[in-house]
Amino acid sequence: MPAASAAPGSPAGTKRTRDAAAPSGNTPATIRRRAGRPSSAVLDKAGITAAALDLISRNGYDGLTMAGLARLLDVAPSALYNHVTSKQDVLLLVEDHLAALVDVSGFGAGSWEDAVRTWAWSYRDVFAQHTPLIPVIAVLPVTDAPQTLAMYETVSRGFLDAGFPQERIVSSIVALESFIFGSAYDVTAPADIFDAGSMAGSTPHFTAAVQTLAEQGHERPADAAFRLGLEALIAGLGALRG
Amino acid sequence: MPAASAAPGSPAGTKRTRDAAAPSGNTPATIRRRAGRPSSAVLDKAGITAAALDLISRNGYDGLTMAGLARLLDVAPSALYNHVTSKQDVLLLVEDHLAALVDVSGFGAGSWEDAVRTWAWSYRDVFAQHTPLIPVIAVLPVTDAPQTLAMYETVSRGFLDAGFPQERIVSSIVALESFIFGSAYDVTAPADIFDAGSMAGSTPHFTAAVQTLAEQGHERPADAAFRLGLEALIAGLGALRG
DNA sequence: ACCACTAAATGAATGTCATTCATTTATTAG
DNA sequence: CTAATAAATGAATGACATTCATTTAGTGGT
Repeated sequence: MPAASAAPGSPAGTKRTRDAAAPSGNTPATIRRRAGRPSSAVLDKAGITAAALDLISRNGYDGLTMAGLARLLDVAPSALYNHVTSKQDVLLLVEDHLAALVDVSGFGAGSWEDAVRTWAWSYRDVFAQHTPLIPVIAVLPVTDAPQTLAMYETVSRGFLDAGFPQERIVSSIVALESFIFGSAYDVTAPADIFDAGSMAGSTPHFTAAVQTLAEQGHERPADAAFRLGLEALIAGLGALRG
Repeated sequence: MPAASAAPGSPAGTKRTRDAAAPSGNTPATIRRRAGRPSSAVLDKAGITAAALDLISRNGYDGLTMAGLARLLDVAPSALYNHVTSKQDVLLLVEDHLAALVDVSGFGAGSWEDAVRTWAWSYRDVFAQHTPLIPVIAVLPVTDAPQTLAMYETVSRGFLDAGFPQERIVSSIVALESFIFGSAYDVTAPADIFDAGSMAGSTPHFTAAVQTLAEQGHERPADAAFRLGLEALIAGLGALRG
């Protein structure tokens, strides 16, 4: 790699020779470390994941920027790219971390029904706090997410033990998961999402139904819908066991 | 609004007096029209929606940029902001347009079960092509989306006529919708999403289940899961009618 | 001890966006 | 005829993610 041949896209005029070497100031990690060190690296995937979760918990997913991540880790933004290939990659790390928080302890313990209930509610609750990850999961090859894969293994095992025929296990899990992801969005919906406002006059049946729910519902609407759908799925899928 | 007091944040040096008035060239809409005209406006919500759909159909949601929209409409990007307040607003227009494509014709015609089946499959199919809108819908107050609201009205009416008690109608619809949105993502998932790759050894039950599905499944996996879950929901929810 | 190798960091671009703002213009209402 | 107004312009702005040439400091081999 000869330094001679100027890279195709590089600007001709301004040379990159460190003239003035930055007016001093102390840019991020100037104190803690002079430069890279093969072992005992400041940055690694675990640290990046932790920092990302920290940022998200503070300001939500809008607060998760590569620059913010770098600042929190006391490093230049470009340094992150030695450890992850893209921001999507960071999201993936976060997703896999969260998968480990989902409660699969019911499988192998009580009934299949109870195990699914525990799993589904906890799965929904975890991702309701992280809905921006849902589009990521939906397309994420499981190979890249070991914890997620581990969750699938436990759940699959539970379905098999409960008497599900092989060929229906994946479809059943996918159906439940689809419902769970969709329901995670509901949790974040504003309370007045179904308020028809000025259009209420032209939608009497819907408006009445919304009204009744608001008056009679004890649970949060999102919880009531989730319970209803989940019990239907458990009953319907469970009926197809061998 | 006196032009005297300089706006607080405006740059001091460079005045914005049209000196040179652009070297000529013909920028976008130079020919078709000199400038704004109260009526017979070039731009309106319908036109913006149509152009947005055009862009999306060409290059997907990555292709939908305010600049691209403006180019297609032969207008400066900033002109769009006279008609929509933000890009989110454009997405909303698109969403509501799509809601009108969902098939609700079954309600009022055949059985409740068949009506739900028709509605659910068509709803899923429409939004499978537009998954980036799902996060938008989830938070969108229905007031701002008349077509979407109209869909809810028809569906609510169908549930009521089928004997559903008032207080369970909205929850039932939300449960179905959650499942539909989650399932829309599945449709777009890569075929090898469940390929455990190098981790396959540590996840025998899951891997076997995936294998079996691949060998024995006739339908697309996403369709099999959707059918399974939808039938379970229809059976489970239908059982709760009065 | 030296030295070549390499992982890891820097900081200065780049390019893509959405969005804002002061102006200008053409139509329309009074 | 004139004042008001809706609608357009184009030039900034400010976030971003991402790339690249370069520098630095440990490490392993001799």
